[in-house]
Amino acid sequence: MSDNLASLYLENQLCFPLYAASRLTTKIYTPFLNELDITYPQYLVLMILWQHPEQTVNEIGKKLLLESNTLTPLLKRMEQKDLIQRTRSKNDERSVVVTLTEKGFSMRSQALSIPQKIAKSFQDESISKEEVSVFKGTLDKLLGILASKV
Amino acid sequence: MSDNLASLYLENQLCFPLYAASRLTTKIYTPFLNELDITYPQYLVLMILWQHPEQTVNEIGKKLLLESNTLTPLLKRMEQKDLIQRTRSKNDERSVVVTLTEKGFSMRSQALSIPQKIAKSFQDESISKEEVSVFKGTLDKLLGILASKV
DNA sequence: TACATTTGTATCGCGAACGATTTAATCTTT
DNA sequence: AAAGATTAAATCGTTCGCGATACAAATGTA
Repeated sequence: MSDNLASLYLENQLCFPLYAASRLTTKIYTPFLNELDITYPQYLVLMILWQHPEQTVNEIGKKLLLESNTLTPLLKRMEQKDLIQRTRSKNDERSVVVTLTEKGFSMRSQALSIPQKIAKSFQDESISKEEVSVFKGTLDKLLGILASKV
Repeated sequence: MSDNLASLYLENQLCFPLYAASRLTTKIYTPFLNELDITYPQYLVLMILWQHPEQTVNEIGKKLLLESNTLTPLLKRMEQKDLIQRTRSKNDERSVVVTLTEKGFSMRSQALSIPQKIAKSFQDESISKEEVSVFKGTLDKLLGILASKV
């Protein structure tokens, strides 16, 4: 009975800390990304493109788990900043191919220092590297489960 | 060198799965919350108030790690739906006290079944309860670290 | 008592997220 | 080849999240 009520306590939930941690980590990125004049989701798109510099909206969406109604305006903003180009595919005119511009590509060198800086923010004497590593393992597994259910 | 570039790969990052898992869990909540005609952040506010049915905007913000520029419009929407009341405190007229309405209070009984349903979505043969429990422990610890740094 | 500072909310503008719907292109089936 | 189904983007409307800013009430201080 009281167990039942306790299930509605914030501190007993898994989803709230996930939600809050996500917001706070984005917040930690913000000052570094501000220097590059990009947002966190825009940074994710750039990371995707730095690995494969030519991908369709669909492919980007599958990797980031985002749909076109989110990506299209996001990519348009990136195009306005001259980070990417958007062109209809000639093979299949339904698809839009996103490619990096010179500016978008060269931004990678400026971004190289970011992961280290972020890692420092996560560092703390109360948490070991092993614990973070195990955590990431479970998180990736969990994300896989969630992605398969949505 | 290649280590350096690899640090910018999506699959090596901790923040992306955190961000994606947060969005997907919210998505899993959505159909259940739609039945109650509330959103996930609104559900969080209700959970806070079910524990202590009278709290200031400030207190709610500290628990959810949200600021007034997010909470004020959110609470106003909840007021419009007759879930809560907002009144200026008499002790300190700068503060706004949020209280549950009858409707907001009675919604708890309908919400009681949600945590179980969500737990089922997280259940999977590839992940044990112990692993989830360890995961939540690290997540809470991590959230504490992040909250102290922001 | 004056004046400065802090605190608690609120307003504004922008960039996501996302459900629902639309449009156009391509594929399938007959 | 025409009709119908599927797919890829885009559009629209609502709700968050948050930086910057405003403002009044409360508090601290000379």
